[in-house]
Amino acid sequence: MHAHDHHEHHGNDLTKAAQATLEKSGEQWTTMRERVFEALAGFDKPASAYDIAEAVSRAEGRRVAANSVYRILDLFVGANLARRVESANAYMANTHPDCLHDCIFLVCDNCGQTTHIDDDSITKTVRAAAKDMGFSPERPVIEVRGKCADCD
Amino acid sequence: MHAHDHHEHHGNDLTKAAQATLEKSGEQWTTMRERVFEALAGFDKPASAYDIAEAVSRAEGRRVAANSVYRILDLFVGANLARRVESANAYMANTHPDCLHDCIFLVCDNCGQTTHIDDDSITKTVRAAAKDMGFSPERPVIEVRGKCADCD
DNA sequence: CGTGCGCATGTTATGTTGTATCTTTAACTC
DNA sequence: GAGTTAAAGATACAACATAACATGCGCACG
Repeated sequence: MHAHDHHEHHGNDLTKAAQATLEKSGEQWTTMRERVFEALAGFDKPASAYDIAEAVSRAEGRRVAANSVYRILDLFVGANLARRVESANAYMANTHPDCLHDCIFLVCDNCGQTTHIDDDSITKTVRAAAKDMGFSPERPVIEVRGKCADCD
Repeated sequence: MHAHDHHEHHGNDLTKAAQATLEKSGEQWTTMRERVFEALAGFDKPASAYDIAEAVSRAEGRRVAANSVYRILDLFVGANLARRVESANAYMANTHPDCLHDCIFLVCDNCGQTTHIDDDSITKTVRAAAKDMGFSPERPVIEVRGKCADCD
C-alpha cells in the first residue's frame, strides 16, 4: 500500500475535484471542458479522442470534432486531470487529480478494462534505473498488458 | 548489472543471430525479411513501419508497401527479433534475440535516441504488483520518456 | 456604448499509423 | 521442373493525430 492517503473521487465528486484542480492551475472550466471530462470519466476503459468526440456529440446533439477534443485532452493531461494510456492510444480520467503520481496501468487485452496502481516504490526504482544510465527521466510509462481477473 | 550473460549482437553478427532465432521458431528467413531486419537495425532510434518501408524502398529501388513491413514486424515481435516501443508507435531491433526479457526503454524526447535496459528485478516487481491486483500480466510495457545524456 | 483584445472553440484539410482483402510471386517439396 | 504452400504486392480504407485558419464570446478600456 502506498504511504500517503488520497481520495479516489467518483461521479459528481470527481468532476468537482477536476474543476478545482484545473482552475487552480489558472485555466477555465468551460462547458465544453466539463462535457469532455464527463464523457471521459464515463468510460471504464481507455477512450480515444474519437470515442469522446462521439459521446459528446451524442450528448449535445451536434457534431463535435475530434480536433477540439484533442485540445482539451492535452490540457487535461497537462493539468493531471487525465492520463494517456500509450499502449492503447487512448485516455483515462484521473480519479485523484489533486495528487501527482507516476502511475501504473493494468490493461486487459480481452475486455479493455483498465485499472491503475500508484506504487511509488516501483516508479522511483524505474526512475533511478534510468538515472543510473545517465538518462533524465521525465515521464515513466508503465503499463501492463494481460488479462483482468474477470477475463482470466 | 543483470545476472546472466547474454551477447549484445551487432552488425552482421546481429543479423545472423536474428536469422538463427527466426528459423528456430519454424519461420523462413526470406530476402524481404532480411532487408526489413537490416533497415530496422540500421536505425538508432525507434523506426515506424513507414520509416522502414521507405528505407527498404530506397535500398531496393522499388516501392515497398507499409503493410508488407507491418506483417514482417509483427512476425519479428512475435519471435523476439524486434520490440515495439509503444510510446513512439515504432519499433527497435532486439540486440539479443536469443534471450527473452521484459525490457525497459529510455526514449529521449529531444533526439529520439532510445536505449534499453534489462533489469529483471524491476520487471519482476511490476509483474508481481499486477498479480497482487488479481491481474495476469502478459506483457509489461515499461518505457521512460525524458532526456538522454547528450541532450540534457 | 462599442471596439479591440485574448482565449476557447469550430471547420476543414491533411498527415501518420494500422488493417483488411484479394492477387501475384517466391520458396520449399517431391 | 510441376505442384503446393507461405510470403509479398497492390489497393483500399479505418483509426489516430495535427495544422491552419475562421468564428464566437467575454471582458477591459477608451
